[in-house]
Amino acid sequence: MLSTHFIREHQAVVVAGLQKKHFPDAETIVAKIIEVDELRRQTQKQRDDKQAEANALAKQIGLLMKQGEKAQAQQAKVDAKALSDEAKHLQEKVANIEKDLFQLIITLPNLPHETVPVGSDATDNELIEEVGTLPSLSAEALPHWELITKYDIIDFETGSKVTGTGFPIYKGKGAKLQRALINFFLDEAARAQYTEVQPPILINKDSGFGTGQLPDKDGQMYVVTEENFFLIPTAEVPITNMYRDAIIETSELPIKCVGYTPCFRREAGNWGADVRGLNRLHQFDKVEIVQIQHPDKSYDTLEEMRQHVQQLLEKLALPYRVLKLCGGDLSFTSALTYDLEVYSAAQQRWLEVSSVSNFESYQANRLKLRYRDEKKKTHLLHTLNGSALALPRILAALLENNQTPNGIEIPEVLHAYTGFTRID
RNA sequence: GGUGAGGUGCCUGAGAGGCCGAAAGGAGCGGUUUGCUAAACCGUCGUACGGUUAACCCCGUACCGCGGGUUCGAAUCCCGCCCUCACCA
Repeated sequence: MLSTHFIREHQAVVVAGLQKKHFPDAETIVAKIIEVDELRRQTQKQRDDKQAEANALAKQIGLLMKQGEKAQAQQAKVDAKALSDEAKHLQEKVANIEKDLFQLIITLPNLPHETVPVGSDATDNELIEEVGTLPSLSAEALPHWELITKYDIIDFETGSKVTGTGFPIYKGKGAKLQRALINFFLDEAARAQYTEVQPPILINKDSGFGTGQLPDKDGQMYVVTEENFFLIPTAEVPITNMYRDAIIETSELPIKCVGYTPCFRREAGNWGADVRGLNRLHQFDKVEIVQIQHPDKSYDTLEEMRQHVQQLLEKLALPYRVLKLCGGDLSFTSALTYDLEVYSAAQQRWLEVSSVSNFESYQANRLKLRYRDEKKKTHLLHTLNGSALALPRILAALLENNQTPNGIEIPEVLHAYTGFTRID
């Protein structure tokens, strides 16, 4: 979330940023926040002063008692009681105002970086680069949802019997290929100095809030009601939350973690066109890279992370393009996001396989994740993450683009991981 | 799930209604000194919000797992919850 300080001091910048993100009524809400914050400070001052009086008198009473001035002490007690009641009343007022202020502030999304293109939806995203040549397939080429049945490597129907729609079962070479991709992605991240972690895949409310899934995307997560846990929609949540409420020494930056986890998404309301086969699932596998970085360096880090993901796609020989999301398409918490899309030849469309984002201090402020500068003052850090990579659509593209009359050719980098070179 | 012990600053750990934002030691940081690695000594050493300030300083308030309560006054007493450890199941 945005910090009150920042909103107070950069009102115009905040309003402009929110408008670029197509946030409605930006001006009104920001004005309201500043007004409530003003009230909060006033009331806190009153509370603090009153409490200071009460504390001073309480100290007096202690001394009077020691000196045996019982009568005086009794009188002071009556006065102290009145002061402390007033302070308590003011404290309640402060608490309520803070609650109001908090409710207002968490409705605000992050501000877009200055280089984010203006625009309202995906059609306004800026094409940064396009790499590789689009394969031309024969007329008999099949989409992946037919290939998986033909070679019996992914079974949606049995998965639907076991759980429900969108929970496929990977079998035989299909399962091995999944495992190969995961290991390949993890090994590549390790080479890039990421520390591998295996986090829990259930998280609590505080973690959901920390990275911004709660309360914004409440309905998109599966809930374990008995324990009040949520199934993670991405490893970003548990990994970033490892550093909730922490002050990191500058010498330890950047923190780089990678984790493989299954991801769970209800996708409520997202089940429209173009979601056949592996294009949209309720459970899928993903390798996620996360970095925590000094604010001065976070945009260099963002580029570095993007390069890391691009290099994975190149090693897999998949044609892809990079988009910089426009204001209207940017997620709630992100300041700048690159989407990487792989071309699926049989579907003749681009599939999003990775999102690499800089959240600047938006998550860090919720997480209370800070560093100390040379003067020992604390400041918020920047958090970043990216999929490196999400499996299903990579798999879809691999199957479709690499199909031949003799079967599906496995990219060379994976041979050592799969133990086979072709699915037939 | 049950019983017992416990949760205090970066770490170890004392404090058991006012003298406590909190002893002591260690680590860290700054300095002095001794002809190396190292040791000794001195100083410093939490966070958040608010006030004040150009800034530093300074001042106020809150925080001893979390949330309530008792009291003029709570790390300390009471209640609820969470977590850790040990044993039992």
